[in-house]
Amino acid sequence: MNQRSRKDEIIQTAAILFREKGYTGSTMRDLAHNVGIEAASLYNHINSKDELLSEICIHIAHLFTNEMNRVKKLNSSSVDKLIALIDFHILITIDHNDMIAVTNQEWRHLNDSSMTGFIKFRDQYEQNFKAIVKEGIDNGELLQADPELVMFTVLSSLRWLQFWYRPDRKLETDTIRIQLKNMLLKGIQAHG
Amino acid sequence: MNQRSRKDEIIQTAAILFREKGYTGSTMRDLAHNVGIEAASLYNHINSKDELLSEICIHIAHLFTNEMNRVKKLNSSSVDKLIALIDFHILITIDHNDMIAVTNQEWRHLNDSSMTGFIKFRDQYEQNFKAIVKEGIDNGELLQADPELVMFTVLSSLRWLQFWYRPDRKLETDTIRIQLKNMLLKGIQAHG
DNA sequence: CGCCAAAACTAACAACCGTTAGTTTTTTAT
DNA sequence: ATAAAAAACTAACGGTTGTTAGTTTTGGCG
Repeated sequence: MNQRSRKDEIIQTAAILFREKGYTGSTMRDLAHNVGIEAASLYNHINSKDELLSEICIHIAHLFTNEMNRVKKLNSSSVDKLIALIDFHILITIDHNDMIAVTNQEWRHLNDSSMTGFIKFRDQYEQNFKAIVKEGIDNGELLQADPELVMFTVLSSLRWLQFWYRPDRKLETDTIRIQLKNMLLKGIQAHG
Repeated sequence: MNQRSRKDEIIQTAAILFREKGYTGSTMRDLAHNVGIEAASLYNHINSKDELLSEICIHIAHLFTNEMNRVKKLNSSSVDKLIALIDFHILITIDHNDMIAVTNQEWRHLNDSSMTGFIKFRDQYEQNFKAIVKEGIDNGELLQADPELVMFTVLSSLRWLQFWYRPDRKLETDTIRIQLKNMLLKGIQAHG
């Protein structure tokens, strides 16, 4: 077991624990027990409890940023760009279920320096998202509305997926995706 | 200052604190300091830290249950019932901003007995909500869709209001309500 | 086999937690 | 004004927290 994969195992276990009990409600002894070692042994692999939460949130932030940069460059309609983003939210909820939940619920417990970086990421993502919505409104693809309100509504609608998803529901994913996309777009797309 | 209003002040201060630092991240000493007394003095008014969270969540649960019971008896269309519920969510987000945020984010830290009661409340609310949606689908007011998915999407969309609302935005409330209702209904209402 | 680093262990520290006990101050009612 | 009740205080308890120091065990390589 090399150091990297052991560290990854600890972070993944931490994500499951943080999700269930919250960051401040989770203890290093509890985490160590779930990994199968003593609390002090964790520090052969990580530097602090802070670091665990940071790695989780920053990792997720990077995934979203990368996807946003890809979508921005896409040569397609605003609606198709939004669909791509919605699909990515669904995909990442399935592939990184616990980390997404932790990021959404526990990011405000990040230490100061990580918090600053995380908020910068998030603001940029939201700004890009709004820009796509605005572009769609301006060219008539989307109904007239406040871009920020549209963004918040769409992103919030996608957030409940983290509660819905369980591994045994992987097969229902396609049905959910189609219904969810329809619901969101029929609400914001012109001449729906 | 009689006992009731002092206790209410403590609970309200706790709501603000729990919202900012989370339930497990908040300390009784911190709470006491915000109230302006010593930690031990809190126990002249409350029985435990547990109780604070319970009172907040149960209070909010009661408000929603009461409104749901009122709406159920309404002699109006399914869409109008949904609009009434949406308006209530907006109203309560404004009037009980911190308590709503705490209930949404910290309910899973309730002790076992309060948790049981809270989940019962919530399940009942969701069941009633779904029934109204199903009724609307069956009588053609709403587009064909899975009632649970519709419910989750609507309720999640309303949740971001807790982040948007600040006292200085009270005047924008009407604009938000109209736009939000339009967005949600145009997405689920037939022949929108 | 023997070496060395990685990774586990035990033990403990200093700080902080919710809460209680016992006492003093403040408020209320007669 | 005074007695009773309410609400504040100081001090401390037993337990838990993240983390460190120092030691032992494990596993891969010559």
